[in-house]
Amino acid sequence: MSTVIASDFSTRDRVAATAAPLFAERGFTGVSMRDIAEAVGIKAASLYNHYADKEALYFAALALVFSRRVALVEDALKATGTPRERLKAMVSALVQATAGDPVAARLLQRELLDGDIKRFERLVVDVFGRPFAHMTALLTELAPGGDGAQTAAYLISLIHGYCVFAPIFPALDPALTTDTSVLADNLAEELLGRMERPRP
Amino acid sequence: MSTVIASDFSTRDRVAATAAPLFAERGFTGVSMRDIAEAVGIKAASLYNHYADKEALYFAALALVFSRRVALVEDALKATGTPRERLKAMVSALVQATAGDPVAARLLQRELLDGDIKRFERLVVDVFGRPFAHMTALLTELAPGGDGAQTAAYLISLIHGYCVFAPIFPALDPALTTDTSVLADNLAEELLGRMERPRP
DNA sequence: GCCAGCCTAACTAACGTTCGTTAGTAGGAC
DNA sequence: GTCCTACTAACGAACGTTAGTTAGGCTGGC
Repeated sequence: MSTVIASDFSTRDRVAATAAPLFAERGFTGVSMRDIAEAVGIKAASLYNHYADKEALYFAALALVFSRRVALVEDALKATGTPRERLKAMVSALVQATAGDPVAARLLQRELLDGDIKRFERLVVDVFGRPFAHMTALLTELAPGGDGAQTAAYLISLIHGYCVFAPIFPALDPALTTDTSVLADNLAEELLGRMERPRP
Repeated sequence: MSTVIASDFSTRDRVAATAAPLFAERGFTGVSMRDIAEAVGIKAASLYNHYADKEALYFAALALVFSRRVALVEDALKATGTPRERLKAMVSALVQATAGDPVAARLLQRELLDGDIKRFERLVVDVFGRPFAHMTALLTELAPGGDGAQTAAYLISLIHGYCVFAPIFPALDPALTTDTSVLADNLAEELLGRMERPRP
């Protein structure tokens, strides 16, 4: 079937794009169809002209946001230069993709909490599989002795975890950095320092 | 009929203890008073004999779970021995408190996502402030040149992030460890290695 | 004149919560 | 021992509200 009409296309996407930050902020059950409709500027019933039900709308929002995020990271992984430069570019892109896109980060977080794990695994493999493999390859290349995949997993965990905790860190210690570029620099330096001194 | 006696003051606590894993699993809006009541074995209306409203019940569940978690970490921080042993004990306790108590980890995560940040900051300072200060002190003692608080923040972020991602890591790479004791060992070794070779 | 896309209106189900009531229990006064 | 009272914690029924969803009618560009 050929895709039909352009005008249909645009409202449909506008609905998903409008819904995404709402879902990110309040979660699936925390956002009503009426909330979304109001934000878009139409009535709730009209949403059903574009999506079969609330779940379909939710998945469309997820897909939209995650594909944007993946594109960002993939671009950075294509960077060329010295290994040092490539690693720094990758870490910054990852930090940027997490800290700079709170909607994506929160949706990911919520899916990790709420989602049916089997269904979500599929999404993760499809969407995050390739960037993860690229990261693993780069890290393995830089430190042939180490476990690139494991390091990548730690890296992702740390960045994501830090961005989640970021809002409350100042309350624990005002000196803690909330500047994400500092975070990126610290992590890149740390990784480089570790790799230049391979451990037994 | 001696069962009646036990119910007198314990029902209130039983309600909070039963509700906690439900809130952890499905979130505040995802759990109804009827769900909780059914899990406890009473009717929804009866819950109001013990808690003013749903929010009060939710806070009671939070307090119950978090206090348990803090006690665990605080105990480990009292450990004595060589600095090396104390650091390992601390890291394991932190990993254990996160990976071994998914209810606490998920509730924390949900509060970070959903909660009113001002209100939550208060809770964090009251509940997590002391263990965090102890961790900072230990890390500063072990590496006088470094920033103990920043390292503690990274450590907490990594552990929490890893435990959140743990269910889906195997889908990305089957070799990734989901064994939390391995995680604890890796982190402790990494920190020790870094501290024994102070960076410029 | 067609039809996609919006609308109003309505539906059922579920929500948190309140109400009046009831069974069981503990403690005095007689 | 037996009333009387006060209290607790459970209950079923119902409240008003909001949820997701559906049916059917209006409108404007093709």
